[in-house]
Amino acid sequence: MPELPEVETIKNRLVNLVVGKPIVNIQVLRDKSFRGDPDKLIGLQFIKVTRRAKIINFHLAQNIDQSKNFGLSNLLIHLKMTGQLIYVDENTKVGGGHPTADWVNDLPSKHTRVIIQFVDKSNLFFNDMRVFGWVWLMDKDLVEQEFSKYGPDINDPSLGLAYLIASLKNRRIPIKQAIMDNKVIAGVGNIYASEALFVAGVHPQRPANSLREEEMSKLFIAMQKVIDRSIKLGGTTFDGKYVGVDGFAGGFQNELQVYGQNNKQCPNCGSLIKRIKLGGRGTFFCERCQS
DNA sequence: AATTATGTTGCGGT
DNA sequence: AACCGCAACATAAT
Repeated sequence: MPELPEVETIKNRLVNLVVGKPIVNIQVLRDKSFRGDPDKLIGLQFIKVTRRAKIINFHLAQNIDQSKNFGLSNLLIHLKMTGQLIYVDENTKVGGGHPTADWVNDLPSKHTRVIIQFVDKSNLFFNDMRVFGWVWLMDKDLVEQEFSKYGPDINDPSLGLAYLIASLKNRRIPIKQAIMDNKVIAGVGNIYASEALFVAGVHPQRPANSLREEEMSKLFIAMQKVIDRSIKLGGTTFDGKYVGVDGFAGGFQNELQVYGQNNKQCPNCGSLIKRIKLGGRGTFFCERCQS
């Protein structure tokens, strides 16, 4: 479910909640959701939480007890389509009557796949309805191998327009599919691809290598802008699927211009937003504003 | 009741 | 290489 802004939001909040707390227990309620030996996490603690592409990277401190040091350095979590990470502190129940967050007090739910319990009795719940996501305990080499599959993050400050142009010069697939290809750039999913193409005024079906440099530049800036704005608002929530670590919704859904807006008026010109299927994914755009 | 949709990615085939 | 379609799985909506 989440794209870069949602994962970034979760990561930023988790840093302050889980770092420095020894793990006292871990429950794996669905085997497929956990890769590696969960018991080897017990006694360890996270020293840092970062994000790469749509993956959250929990950096582990080495176990002081050498006999229990297995060289496992990182716990990676990919939320895929429906993953959630919900942090519940025993003392401070969250929600407080808020309609989108009360369910947090009733975890684990039937979609909870993994529970990490910390020394202070707080719990991190990994919920994942469709079970595409994973929690993966691994060593440094595997981390590198995993991340090497991705192109640079769209919000990487060192990423430049020249890279994007070079990577797409031989690609004839529709530009929307191209910017959603993680090997080209990482972090842009179905929502933000539609939104950025609208902002840039580029039709989603244009062959990637048919964009003029100016169009490519507009699109590049639009992607960064849309992603940045969504991070500021805590991501996009609808149908309650994506939520923050406290169970609350994000705010970018209120600023969506085309995604999910089919048959509504284009905020720009008033004509009706169209919806097509592109590469198997719902795609929203304005025929008049995007060419 | 069957079909279709869903915010992701990986695979196997052309 | 690039591209395409489908697969993993669960549920809600038409």
